[in-house]
Amino acid sequence: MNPIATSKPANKCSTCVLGQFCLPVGLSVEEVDRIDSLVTERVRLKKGDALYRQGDTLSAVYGIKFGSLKTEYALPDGREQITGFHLPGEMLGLDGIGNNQYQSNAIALEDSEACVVKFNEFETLARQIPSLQQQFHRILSKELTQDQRHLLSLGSLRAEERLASFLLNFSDRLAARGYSPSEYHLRMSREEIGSYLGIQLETVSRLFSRFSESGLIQIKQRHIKLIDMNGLLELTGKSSAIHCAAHT
Amino acid sequence: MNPIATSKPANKCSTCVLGQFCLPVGLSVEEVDRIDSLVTERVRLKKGDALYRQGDTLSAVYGIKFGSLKTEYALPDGREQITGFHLPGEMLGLDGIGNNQYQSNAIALEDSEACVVKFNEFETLARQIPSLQQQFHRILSKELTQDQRHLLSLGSLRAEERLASFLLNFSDRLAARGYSPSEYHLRMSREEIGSYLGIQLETVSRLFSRFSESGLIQIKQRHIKLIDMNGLLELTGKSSAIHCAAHT
DNA sequence: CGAGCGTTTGAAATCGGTCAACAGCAGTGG
DNA sequence: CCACTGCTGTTGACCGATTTCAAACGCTCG
Repeated sequence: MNPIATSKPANKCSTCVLGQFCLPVGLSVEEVDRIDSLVTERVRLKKGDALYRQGDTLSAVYGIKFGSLKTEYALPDGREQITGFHLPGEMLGLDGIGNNQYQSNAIALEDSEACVVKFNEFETLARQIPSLQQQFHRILSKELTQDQRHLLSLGSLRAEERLASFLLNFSDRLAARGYSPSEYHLRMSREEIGSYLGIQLETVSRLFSRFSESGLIQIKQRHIKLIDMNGLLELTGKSSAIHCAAHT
Repeated sequence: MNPIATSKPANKCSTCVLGQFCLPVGLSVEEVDRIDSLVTERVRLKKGDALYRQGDTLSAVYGIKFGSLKTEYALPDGREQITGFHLPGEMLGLDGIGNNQYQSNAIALEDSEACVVKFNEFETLARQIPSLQQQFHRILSKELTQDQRHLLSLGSLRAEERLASFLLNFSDRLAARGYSPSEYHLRMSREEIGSYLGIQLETVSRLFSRFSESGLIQIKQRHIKLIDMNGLLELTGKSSAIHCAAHT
């Protein structure tokens, strides 16, 4: 299935509730109008559709309007690593800027929509609007930080710690978007979670069962409720920070 | 030990052989001059010195002039993950742009020097010189791609595959800088390699011994010679790509 | 209602981790 | 010049977390 391009004059950045997560952070009304005129096109994706694929020539980067996507990085021998799950307001396609080709596949986990940001035009606008330029740099940098945290998880944490911090990370990001931090729907399969965390799907399943028995979570299919968020936090190695904070 | 700031009017970007890896890519003579006037300060580091530390306020990003550094990301419980080893021409400190604080420690693996790029002034210049802006975006994006490859390694490869691709990655990067791709000095300990690859130092040591017995490498202390680069490549999962390429 | 996928659970196998001893080399100071 | 000390690296033996293989279960959707 190929993505379907749509052009709705409605649905502008200026009225988008996701502006706070996306490019328009810190812009004046007049500046946001200029972004509006840049981002005229949107792409609708059905579950399983690719927003872009490894090797495609980059012409645009994307902002997620609604829905969720995964990005995955494939090895020629067929193995692949899911490098991220992405929520509304996040930017996609940034890894393609380096050599004008997307380095990963971006696949919709559910019906989704993305705003198309023509990259050439965007760069031009970013030179004219300092706070847009700065916001873009911040976005790229935060992406790096996110990846580094992910590296820490894969390199230094045990399976149960990885899963716990995964659940809490999702909780934070959903909360920031106004959803419940303690109860949400996982849009990805156990296998996809496992790929993201560098463990097998069976291990993910076993850990969910274990967490559930320990009273940390309730899980039914892909619907999850975090019961004891402090308990989960203690598993992640971040607990000592909280502990310190509580004592100061 | 704290880094020592130096200010040498010599040693300009315009004459730096690393320009091809660094910011000045694709700039005119006149444009490089403007970078020269921006990058007036350099920092000398002795082995073990920190260029910056997690939590320091960001005022500059850095270009490595000579030497090598590691970046590491720490958990409050003391565990830490080395997220990268960095060679001359590469930029450091980019992860601090997101919220104006460096997210990692950057530590010199040997006596090194870094060029200081005041970030505010740099952003201003980048708005005025399109190809500088574009080069900076490319650098950030390639950093993302590098991290994604690292994630693939930690998430999907077995220990021996990780080490093999680590050795080949270094080989490539050294070759690009004019050094021998098949023989080089490892500036980091077995423990640091292990941290980077998400395995224990004993495993690194055993694998070096195994590779050596198999005739893939020769290693004495930290001096390594890659004997059978194809053999190493076959371990990484990338072999099939080469194979395909050879048949087309 | 049946097919097919996703998920759970069990049992066996294994890769890599942990613990421990030792070797090698570098720097220090007598 | 040679102990002495300490750090880094190597190697062995054992252990255990996670993987692998296998079977059964239960949604979901045609």
